[in-house]
Amino acid sequence: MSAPRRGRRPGAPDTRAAILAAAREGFAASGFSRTSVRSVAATAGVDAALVHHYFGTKDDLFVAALALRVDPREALLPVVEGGLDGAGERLLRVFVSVWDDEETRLPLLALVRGIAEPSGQQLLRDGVMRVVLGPVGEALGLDEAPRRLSLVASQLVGIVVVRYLLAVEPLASMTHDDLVATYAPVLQGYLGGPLPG
Amino acid sequence: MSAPRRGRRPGAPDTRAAILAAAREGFAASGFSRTSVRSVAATAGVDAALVHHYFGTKDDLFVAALALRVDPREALLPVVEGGLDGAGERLLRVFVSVWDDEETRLPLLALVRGIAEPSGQQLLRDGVMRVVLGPVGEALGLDEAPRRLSLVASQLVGIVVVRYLLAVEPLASMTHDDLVATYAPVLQGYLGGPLPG
DNA sequence: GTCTATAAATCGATAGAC
DNA sequence: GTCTATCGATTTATAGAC
Repeated sequence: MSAPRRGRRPGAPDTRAAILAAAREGFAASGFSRTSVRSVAATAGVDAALVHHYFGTKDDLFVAALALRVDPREALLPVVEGGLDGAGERLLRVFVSVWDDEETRLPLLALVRGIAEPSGQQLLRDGVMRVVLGPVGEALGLDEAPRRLSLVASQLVGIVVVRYLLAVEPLASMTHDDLVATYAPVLQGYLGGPLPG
Repeated sequence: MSAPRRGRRPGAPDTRAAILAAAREGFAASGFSRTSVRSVAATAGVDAALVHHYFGTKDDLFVAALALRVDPREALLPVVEGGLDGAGERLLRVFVSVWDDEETRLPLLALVRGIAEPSGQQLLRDGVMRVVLGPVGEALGLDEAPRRLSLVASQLVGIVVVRYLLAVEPLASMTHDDLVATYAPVLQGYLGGPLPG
């Protein structure tokens, strides 16, 4: 048994928050690849090693900077594990489960609303393509992955805007099952179907 | 009885056009909320009250600003005239011709950037569903028109955001023909294919 | 002019001292 | 909790061969 702790905890000052703020600023301004861990550390006034100490890898830092309640990489595991067959449907199931949960939807909507400004656009691009779809395409071993994934993105982003942001009926009220049944063949075609050209 | 009017008419010189140009410039550069009626008036070199006199509310001004080159009902005629068969492809051809023309794209992008705020959302909803897709569904005599049209909207809006706003590659650089070939079957399915439920 | 080889700089990440 | 030192990989730039 440990004695009840008194006074100031060993915990961090505001260093962690400073790093997070610096990361958000950097990622928003310059995008993921052009924002180095070192530059984040410099902005926060700390050493680069501290960034890793608090947040792990650079990917982890980015996810933390987005302030999401779910770790996309974890949520997308079931999508990837089943292989290409039925990946469209599984992707949609994860998609609606995340977006229909208010706890996760609200931070994501905040991200989407940043679409008006260049920094928000950069964040969205990296968030959607790099953190969410990129790993999926890699794990599925897609051919022409960038092309296919940008098609998938175009449909998913459209659903986000029309269903969750603009709340256009009747799409906004469609059940999970109907939504999955409607879009699964389309996404499956984008992921694995023939491509023109 | 009023005496016959003499001298200079109350009518406008080119003031109306000047206001419209100023509005277009402001909305395209800064979006709806950050473009004040006062700033539009100032750019046009007139009084703010004149803006309201010519165009009514700020929303009206916005709509007028983006209704410049193309009349949606006119542009969509070829889509509607051919009937349901091939309507997806014809809709896409009109879509890309409008969005790949900078003259029409810039004001439309200003509209899209308004999705961050409720007023902009309302304008976008009306713009997409009532002005563009609504008449199409009506003329084609679609069954379950609202449902089908919200599906079509979800894909078109997604293309707008990913290709024209975020400029995600390779979708952003895809040729007209490839884009049409890719999305036409999907839109055709939304318009005329089977629906779950 | 084009391609290859190599040098220099930068980056992500880890281990260990204080 | 914080920093120094450092490894291994990637990228960028330069030089030289053909």
